[in-house]
Amino acid sequence: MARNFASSDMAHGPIYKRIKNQLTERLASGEWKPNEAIPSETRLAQEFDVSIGTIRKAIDELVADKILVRQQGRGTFVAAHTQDRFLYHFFHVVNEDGTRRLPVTELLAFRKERADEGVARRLFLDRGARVVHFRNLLCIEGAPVEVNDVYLSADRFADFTRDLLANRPGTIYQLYQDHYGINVIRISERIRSAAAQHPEAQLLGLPGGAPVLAIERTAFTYGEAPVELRRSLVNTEHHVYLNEMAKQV
Amino acid sequence: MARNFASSDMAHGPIYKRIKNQLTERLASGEWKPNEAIPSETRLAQEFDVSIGTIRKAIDELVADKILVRQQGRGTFVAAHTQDRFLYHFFHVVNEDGTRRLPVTELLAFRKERADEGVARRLFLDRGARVVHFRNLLCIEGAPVEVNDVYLSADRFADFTRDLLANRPGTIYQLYQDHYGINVIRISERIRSAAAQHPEAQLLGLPGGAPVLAIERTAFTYGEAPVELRRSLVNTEHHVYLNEMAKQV
DNA sequence: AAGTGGTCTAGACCACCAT
DNA sequence: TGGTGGTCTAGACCACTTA
Repeated sequence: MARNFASSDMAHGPIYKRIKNQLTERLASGEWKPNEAIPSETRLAQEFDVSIGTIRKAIDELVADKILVRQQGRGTFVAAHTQDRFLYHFFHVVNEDGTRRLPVTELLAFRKERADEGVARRLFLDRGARVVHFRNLLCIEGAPVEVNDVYLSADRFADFTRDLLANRPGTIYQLYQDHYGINVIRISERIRSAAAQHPEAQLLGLPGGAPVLAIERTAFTYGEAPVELRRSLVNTEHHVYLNEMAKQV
Repeated sequence: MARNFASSDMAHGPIYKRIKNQLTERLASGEWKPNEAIPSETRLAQEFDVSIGTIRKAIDELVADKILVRQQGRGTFVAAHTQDRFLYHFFHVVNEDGTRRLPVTELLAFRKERADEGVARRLFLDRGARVVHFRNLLCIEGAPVEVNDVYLSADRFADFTRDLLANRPGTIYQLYQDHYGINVIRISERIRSAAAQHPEAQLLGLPGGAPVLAIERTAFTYGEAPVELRRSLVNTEHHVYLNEMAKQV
């Protein structure tokens, strides 16, 4: 013992950073699934042959990233999405007065197709790769507010069926998590204003040419790997897209 | 010397939490000003009579909260808003391809007036209260992209002049910080889609009725006190509003 | 060279949970 | 009772900045 080295004994960077990366990789590989416990700090310290303090520092950062959750006396677990923790997290469309209501989803279309240029680029796929594509209509208190076109890699989401989508209990991201062990941890949205056209305008109960929000969202899992592309049109006549930010990162 | 207590020797909660609170209070009292160094970890450890590791843990959290900034070899400093650290934080309009460019601001109008219903509600003022109102045009690479109408309480921002605004070096929030000691720490934005009308459409180089983003932003300081109301119209023909969210809170 | 933050260790005891 | 995470210590050496 008493190795007392500060920076490394291989590769580069601090040990705890490399341990963090290795843990992230094992998370991404599916070795530990959402809501499962990872090995105890003591065991990891033995496995990596470092002090417990170093393991704790690696885990500290993963906890800060909301990738792991500690529970004193029980263990450290893989963070998972729940209805509450999730829906209101990445779903930002609320009533005009700021109150939140649960949206009701209606599946309008479902098919497998080939990725065009735009879809392929966002999902890091080759053009022409097989993708699952479905369209949703979201209504809040009976009023249509959002049309979603969702694209997934057919490879990654093998055996993805219309039934799976229709009969799920929770959010779509819970479906990815529970059926495919894919945990969405980051989202990037690009928002523009557009004029609604024929079919979508009607779905949203708007006249042709009415202004709507056009949102292109990419969802990522561990290691910045894209999971889902979603293109949404939002009717903001009686709803708003609410974005709150604290001084952070 | 080996006191080895875990929770406390007075009050409640872990020592590092109480040290964090005390440091925060001394920060708030103005004992250390933005960009000044706080005492070294060694000195603080002596002062509080705890191990350096405990001080580090307290400072770790303040750094995570972006209240302090560490610089190896130099010291630990009180975080301040700077051009970089700030502008790109609450300013989300970027080029179509995702690249960020510094916007150029042009002051179009400046006057003091009475708060109408909407302004008063957002700023927690009485209707008719005196407010500062100014209008900005933001251009990115020469192209007009955003018109801002900004409202401030004339009471809180006493002696706020056109010159102050025109001759400031950094961002507007730096101005609030440096001249009024008001630190914006949270922002809430309500985004809708709208059709641009006469004067604003022209300013943005758009035909009347063109779809634009209409953003109503409220900026808050400590204690959820509203500081500024800003109404923006954004031309998204060649720019997008980029919103990135990690799994958080 | 002196001082600062950055990393790491080895071991102590506490608080909490399951059994 | 045994295992887990939570806090704290005392001291080592590294990396960086300043003078």
